[in-house]
Amino acid sequence: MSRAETSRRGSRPGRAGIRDVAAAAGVSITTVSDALNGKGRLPDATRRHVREVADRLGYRPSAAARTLRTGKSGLIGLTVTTYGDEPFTFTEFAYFAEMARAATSAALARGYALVILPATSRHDVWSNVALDGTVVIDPSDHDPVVSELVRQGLPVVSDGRPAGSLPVTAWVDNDHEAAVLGILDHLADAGARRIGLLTGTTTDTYTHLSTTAYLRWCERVGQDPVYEAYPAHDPCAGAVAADRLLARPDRPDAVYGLFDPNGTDLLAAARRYGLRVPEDLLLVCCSESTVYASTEPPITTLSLKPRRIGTAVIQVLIDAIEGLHSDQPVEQVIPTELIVRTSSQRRPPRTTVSPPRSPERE
Amino acid sequence: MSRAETSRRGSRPGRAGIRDVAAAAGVSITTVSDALNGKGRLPDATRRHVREVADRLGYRPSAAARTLRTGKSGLIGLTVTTYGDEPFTFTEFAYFAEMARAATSAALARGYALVILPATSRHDVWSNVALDGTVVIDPSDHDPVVSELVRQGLPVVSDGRPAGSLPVTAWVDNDHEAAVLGILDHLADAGARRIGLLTGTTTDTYTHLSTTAYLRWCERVGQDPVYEAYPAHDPCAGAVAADRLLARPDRPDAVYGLFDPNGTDLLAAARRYGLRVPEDLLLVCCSESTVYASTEPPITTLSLKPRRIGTAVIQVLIDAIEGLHSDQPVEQVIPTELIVRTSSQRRPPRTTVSPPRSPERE
DNA sequence: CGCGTTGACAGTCACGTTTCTGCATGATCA
DNA sequence: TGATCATGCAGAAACGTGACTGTCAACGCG
Repeated sequence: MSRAETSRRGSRPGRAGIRDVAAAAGVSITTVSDALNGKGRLPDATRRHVREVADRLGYRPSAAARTLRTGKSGLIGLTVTTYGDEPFTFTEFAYFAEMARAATSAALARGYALVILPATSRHDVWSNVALDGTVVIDPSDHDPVVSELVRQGLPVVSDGRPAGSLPVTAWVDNDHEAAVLGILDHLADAGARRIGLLTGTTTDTYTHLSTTAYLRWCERVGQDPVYEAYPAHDPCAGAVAADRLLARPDRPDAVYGLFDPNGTDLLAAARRYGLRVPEDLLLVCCSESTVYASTEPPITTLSLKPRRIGTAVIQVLIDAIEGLHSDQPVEQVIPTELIVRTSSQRRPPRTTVSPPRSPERE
Repeated sequence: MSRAETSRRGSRPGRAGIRDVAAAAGVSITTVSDALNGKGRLPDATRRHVREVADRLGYRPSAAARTLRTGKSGLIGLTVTTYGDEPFTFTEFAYFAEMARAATSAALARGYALVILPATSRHDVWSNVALDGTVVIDPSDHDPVVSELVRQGLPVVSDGRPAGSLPVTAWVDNDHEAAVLGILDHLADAGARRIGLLTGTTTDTYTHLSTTAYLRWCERVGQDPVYEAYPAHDPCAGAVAADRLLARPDRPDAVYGLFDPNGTDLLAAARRYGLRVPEDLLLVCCSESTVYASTEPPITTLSLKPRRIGTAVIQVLIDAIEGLHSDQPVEQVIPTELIVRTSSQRRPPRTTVSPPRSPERE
């Protein structure tokens, strides 16, 4: 009787606790826990009986209590560096969306869920959620949040090489230098004499590595660098920079744009100056968007394979969380893919009538 | 001595508990809790002292313990209906991204964080995370997850009118019927004689309401409906459907596309058939993407205002969680915005040279 | 001077699990 | 037949926090 009273005192009458299940099944709490978690040594009959009673009562174990007891929450933080007030970065939006999607999927398959946690958030929100580990996208030089997390002993895996001496557990990234060099060679092969670059003013490693690779390539082949840099988080500045690049007296006859919207911006600017693509201007931009398959003309894009990156990041992180000695290296490089379309080929492949675009799956 | 031993037994040596703070500050656990949470009656001197000691030890209260004790986790689930294996829906991608971004921001401002939880996920993942409430984007007819959550007493707010008798706590949506009617009138005003529709085969309320509004409009003005429906989650099917729509013998002279990629698909199809936009074909599509500002020609789009919706959904949900009697109605309608560009105007506004696009901020 | 009041803290229980230890009971074996 | 052992389960101790209750001194007041 006092037992029933005790169990009734619990938080919500709607939620049944493990005690209620134990009482209803006529067994002890231990037996219920063991039966539901597949532990201990119980005959199958008892196991089935307990499970059935639990189902009948609609019993759901309290995640908070389990987390408190086991120290594992099954939650992984997902952080993106922010540039303005918004918690996500504006640019590379399709990239982020794809990457987050793959990461969510991969985490889910291993029983984890993702928590969106902007880097700018106040400390109290960060400490208010129990995390088993964190994914950081493009961390800035000396991210205080990352240091704090590492100091607490949490595994942190970053998408993108950490700048400076950021003490992340592991990272996954593309070989951005090789990608840029590949594109420049591709454009040169297509007949480009002077290749321009549309780049960013931010200090992240992606922008930095890509730009220096471009500069070194220029030096090697003896071309004067022709580039415009703009704050990548401002969608308006990109259009202006594209226009400026094509308005220069030393106008390039080929351009590579580092950011997603650069393709349409450059295309619009080319039209304004009466430049035909690809006859007068070769175009490539880094993007995950499928719209470039059906622009006029279709634009060659560099895919950073965000799905592979998102998946890899999660696998490495969960391996670290669960203490598995992964045979994967803690620094993983994912290859990029150049999707060649009309905009970077002087001789259009077959016909100017583009067929309905293909699925373009991974 | 046994005290020190006890406190040392705690999980990780790196993490200090409230006991360690109490011991180091020479006060009791109660005093530490009260001092840090601003409760009880303590002199400011003690409060400051405790806070300082806590900072020095790098004390972070355990989120799990706090959640267990208070029953509040500060976590909000974010669910999207899924069509394939992937946890997000492919279509309306920019919409989802913007909406999620605004929701994250709004939740953060009130001290909550968002957990990404696909509707298809197994039950165990759902019950493994302690949620204070859930946001559901475009729930399907009889979503079992939603019913389960409501049965547990959790507040559930949906983005989009719930279909059928889904027992959500509240919902936020656009007036899709009014939006479609407005677009059709807009196109008719621009001189359209036969307006076609590119719609989806899915059963969500957005597709349903929009399509019936179109059919009723056709009936009212005495036009034969001309539409193609395709599975909206398939990016390839959209291009095919756009092509089929323009290949019909009763080819429309204006088209409204319900989904984000329809604009570029229709534009590509129009080029294949030698149709000039807007002279031979008027075009409008529903999209949040800024690429339509710099296509050739720029395409008129309908914005569903995902930022306003995401913010509203979170506000309503958190009000419900915290038991605030919101003076807002539990059913909130957010107005849409038609961004008129060249593709839906028979007389181009001023010049065919489009200036760099404007920020287009909310 | 005695009594109620108030400030400033300390002790202790409870949140709902998991898990370690331990006690019966029947089976096995020397 | 008595000692050993595996089996099936119960009890109770944590996990770290928040909140209630209790204690002790100082103080004002009749």
